[in-house]
Amino acid sequence: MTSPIALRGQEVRRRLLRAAVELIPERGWSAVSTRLLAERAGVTPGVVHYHFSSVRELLSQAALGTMREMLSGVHALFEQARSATDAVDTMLAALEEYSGRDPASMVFTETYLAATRDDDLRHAMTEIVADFRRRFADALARWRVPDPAGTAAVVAATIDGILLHRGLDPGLTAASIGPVLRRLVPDAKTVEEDAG
Amino acid sequence: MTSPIALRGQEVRRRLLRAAVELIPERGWSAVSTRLLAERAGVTPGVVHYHFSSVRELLSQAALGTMREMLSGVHALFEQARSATDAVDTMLAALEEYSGRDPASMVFTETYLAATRDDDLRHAMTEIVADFRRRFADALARWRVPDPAGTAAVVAATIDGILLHRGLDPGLTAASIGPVLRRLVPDAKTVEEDAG
DNA sequence: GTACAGTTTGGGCATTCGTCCAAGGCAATC
DNA sequence: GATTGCCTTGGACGAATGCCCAAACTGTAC
Repeated sequence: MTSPIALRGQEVRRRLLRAAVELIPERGWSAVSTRLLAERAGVTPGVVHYHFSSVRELLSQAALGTMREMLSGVHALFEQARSATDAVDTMLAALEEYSGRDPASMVFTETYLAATRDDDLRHAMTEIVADFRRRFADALARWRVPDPAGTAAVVAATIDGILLHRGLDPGLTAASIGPVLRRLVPDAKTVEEDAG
Repeated sequence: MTSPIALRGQEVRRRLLRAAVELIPERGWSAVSTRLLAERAGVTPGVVHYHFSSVRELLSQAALGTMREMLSGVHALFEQARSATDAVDTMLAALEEYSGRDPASMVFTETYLAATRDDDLRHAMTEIVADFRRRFADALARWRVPDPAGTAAVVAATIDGILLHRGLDPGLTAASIGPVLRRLVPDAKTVEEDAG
């Protein structure tokens, strides 16, 4: 089961998943093909359907894996934050690494759309997003932010929206949206310093 | 130029554009094909490349047209609103008509993604979104909302994000997000009534 | 050595893709 | 009638699609 050649198979499997994560943003979910994946992973086309039952299956596993991985990093940020505004700031700082046109952020949006056409994918993704919102809401509740569930839902949606818009307008930086977003999490003494 | 047969040509052209708006959400941007468009529009495949130079061109024109049309409706709402919260409420009410899995809202997201892979499309779309944000920011400035440009940017992104998430969670209604979103546009006397 | 399980190869299958084009249809002008 | 312009037809082209499979390969166990 852990024979050297079985291990090499696992490695090829991983390479295919990585190729999928690269190609989904590059070409668009429905334009990622068997041969494209094989070429990017450095294998022959036949091997794709050996490791995965279908291209659809490969794309779903790749996308869900990346999303879970990325969000688990964000979860860690919640635990360390000392206040609601601190949490939002930290999250904005983390968000700064994504341009809206990079693989990571585009995989999210592509998967949202693919999920509307694939029941299995939608259910898996619903769970991931719900889990994220639940954790975020719990953190907000700890800091006595009013309506934590609603706030978490809006902030989560805003983050994805920002990524979407940033692809068109790179000027949408944390610095420009931070002051506005902080209004969503009214701390005891949140000061408005905006220009106006 | 306005001969009966030329008019019928225009009508076919319109039908093709409408078919594109339907199929982009149904199949995904990169999976809309010549024959699919022709069938949905009730014409032969050949006619597609008579009216449009390419499928890409047809999809772009269809998507940009719908977006301009929808946003012009929202622009009208700004003019009638009597306060910032009023504007947000009206916009939320309008947003309520879109489930996140209907053609109209999905065309937006699909086009955002397609725009990252098509320079012409991206430039056209950048202009549309910038125009929307500019009008919105102007309205917010009139009502003395602090940082109108930043607020408009965030609200615009949030709207798209809400649509994206609503496809997964239909419980994301105006009623549940309204109170939170209103925090973004601090009127003189905005009252927090959230449960907590 | 032989047997074996896991992996890879390379080509084959029917189907679909975007685009093009010669031929035909139709209504108005001469 | 013939001619002109716009639109439509139906089929063709090479290329790409997802999926499949017999055969070859690779390293381990006997």
